[in-house]
Amino acid sequence: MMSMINESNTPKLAASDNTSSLSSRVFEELEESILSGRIKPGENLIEMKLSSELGVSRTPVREAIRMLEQKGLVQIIPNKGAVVLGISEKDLADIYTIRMYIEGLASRLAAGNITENQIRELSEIVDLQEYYSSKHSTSQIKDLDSRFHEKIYEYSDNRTLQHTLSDLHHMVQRYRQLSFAAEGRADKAIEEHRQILQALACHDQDAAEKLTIQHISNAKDNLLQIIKIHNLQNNDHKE
Amino acid sequence: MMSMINESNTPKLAASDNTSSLSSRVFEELEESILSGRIKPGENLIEMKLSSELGVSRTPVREAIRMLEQKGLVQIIPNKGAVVLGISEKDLADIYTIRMYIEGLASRLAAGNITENQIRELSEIVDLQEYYSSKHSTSQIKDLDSRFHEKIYEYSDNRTLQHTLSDLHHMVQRYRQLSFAAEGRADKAIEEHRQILQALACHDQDAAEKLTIQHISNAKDNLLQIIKIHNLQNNDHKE
DNA sequence: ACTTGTATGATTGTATACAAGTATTATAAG
DNA sequence: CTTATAATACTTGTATACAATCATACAAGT
Repeated sequence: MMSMINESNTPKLAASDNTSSLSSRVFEELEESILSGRIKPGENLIEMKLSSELGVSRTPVREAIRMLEQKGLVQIIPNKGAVVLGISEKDLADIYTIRMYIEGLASRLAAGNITENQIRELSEIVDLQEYYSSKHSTSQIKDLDSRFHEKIYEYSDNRTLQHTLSDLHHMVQRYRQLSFAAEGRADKAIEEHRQILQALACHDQDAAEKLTIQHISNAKDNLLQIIKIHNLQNNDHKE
Repeated sequence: MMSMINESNTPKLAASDNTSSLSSRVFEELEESILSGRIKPGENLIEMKLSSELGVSRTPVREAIRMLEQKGLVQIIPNKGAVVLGISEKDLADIYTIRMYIEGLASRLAAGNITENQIRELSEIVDLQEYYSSKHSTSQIKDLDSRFHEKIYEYSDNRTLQHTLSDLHHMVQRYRQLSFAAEGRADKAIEEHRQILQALACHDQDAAEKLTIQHISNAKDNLLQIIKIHNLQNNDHKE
C-alpha cells in the first residue's frame, strides 16, 4: 500500500479557506479523488486511514462519506464500510443521454428569462474561451465551459433543474477535460456556445433548445470516440 | 415553543429496524418531516433539539443534516446552522416539468430491456392498484404508483437516470397522495399505467415514451389544479 | 480435509467533551 | 432614549472515547 500515515501531522487540506467546514472540504477532496479516478471503484474508504492522511479526525470524514453516498458516489454497507462506486464508462454515456433530454429544457427556460446583464456575462465567458483556445489551455477552457453551462442552469429559474444538471455536469468533468484536448473540438464547442448565446439573446426558445441538444449530442459523440481511442491505446500497452 | 425535551428518554425512532444505522433513520425521519411539511421551509434545525426529541446523540443528527443538504432539502450555513428549504409549489411544477422530459426516456429504455418476468411484476402492481382503487385506499394506490414508476426507472438500466428520477419522484410524494384523492384521477392514472405496460410488453419504445410523457403531463395538470383549489380553500378560511 | 468455535484485531457506530463561533442580553456611555 | 460594548448563553465544529460489529486466524473436533 502506498498510503502511509501522515506522521508529520501536516494537514493535507487547504487550510486557507476558512469559510467552509472541514466536512465540506473533506467531501470536496474525496469527490475530486473519486471523479478523477485517483480512488478507484471497488475500493474501500477506511475512516481512520483517510483521517490520518488528511490530518483531521474521523468525524468530518464520516460526514463527508455520508454526503458522498447521497451523491451516489459511494455505497455504505452498515457496519462494514463505504465502497467507491465512481463513474463508469456506461455511466458517462448514460449521463450524456440524460443531458440531451434536459439541458435543452434549461436553455429553453433561460431564453425566456434572460436579462441584458446575464447575456453580457455569458458573452464574456465565450470571449475568454476563445482567448484560451488560441493558447490551447484546455484546463481553462474546461472551467469556462463549466461556468457557461452553470450560468444557463441558473438562468432557467428552475431550482431542481439547476441542481440536477449541476450534479450531472460535475460528474463528468474529468472526461470533459479529455474532450477539449481533442484537435478541433474546443473551437467547435465555442462556436456552438456562440450560437446558443445568440438564440438566448433573441429570446428564441425553440432555437436555444434545439442548438443545446445538438451541442450536447456533439459533445457526447466526441467524448465517446475519445474514450474508445483512449481504451485501445491502454489495451495495446498492456498486451 | 411547543417542542419540549424528551424527558422520558423513549427513543421516538423505530427501534426495531437494526439493519440501518441511526444516521439513516434520522435522515429518513427528517426527510419525511420536511417533505410532508411538518417541518416548514425557513425553519432552523437545531441539532440539540432534534437529538433530544429523537432520543439520540448529536452525531447521527449531524450526519443526517449533511445528507439532507446533498438532497437539496436544507441549506447549511457554516457556524450558523441548517435552514429548511423544502419543496415549494414552484418547485413542484418545476419537478413535473423535468419529469416530462426524462420519464419518457426511462420508459423508452425500459421498453428495450424489459424481460417477461419484469412485465409480470408490473402487471401485478397494476392489478393491485385496481383492487385498491375499488376500495378507495389512496395511500395504497400512491405506494403502488411509486413501485410502478420505480420499477421502470430500474428497468431502464441507466443508473444515473434511476437515481435522478427516484429523487424527483420521492420529493413530490406528499402532493401525489393529494392527487389520487381527486375524483376519477386514480382510475385514469391506472388506465394510463395499463397502456404504458402494454407498450413496454410489446417493446414499442416510441409508444412507451409518448404514453409516459402524456401520463406525467396529465398528472401535472391534475395536481396543479388540486393545489389551486386547495389554496383557495385555505385563503377562504383565513380571511 | 472440513467444519465449527473462539480469540484477536480492525473498523464502524454512537455518545460525549471541549473548542470556536454566533446571537442575545445586560450594562454603560453618549 | 439610543448606541456601543461587554458579558452570557446558545449553537455549531471537531476531536476523542467507548461500544458494537465484523473479519481473520488459529485451534479443536468431526
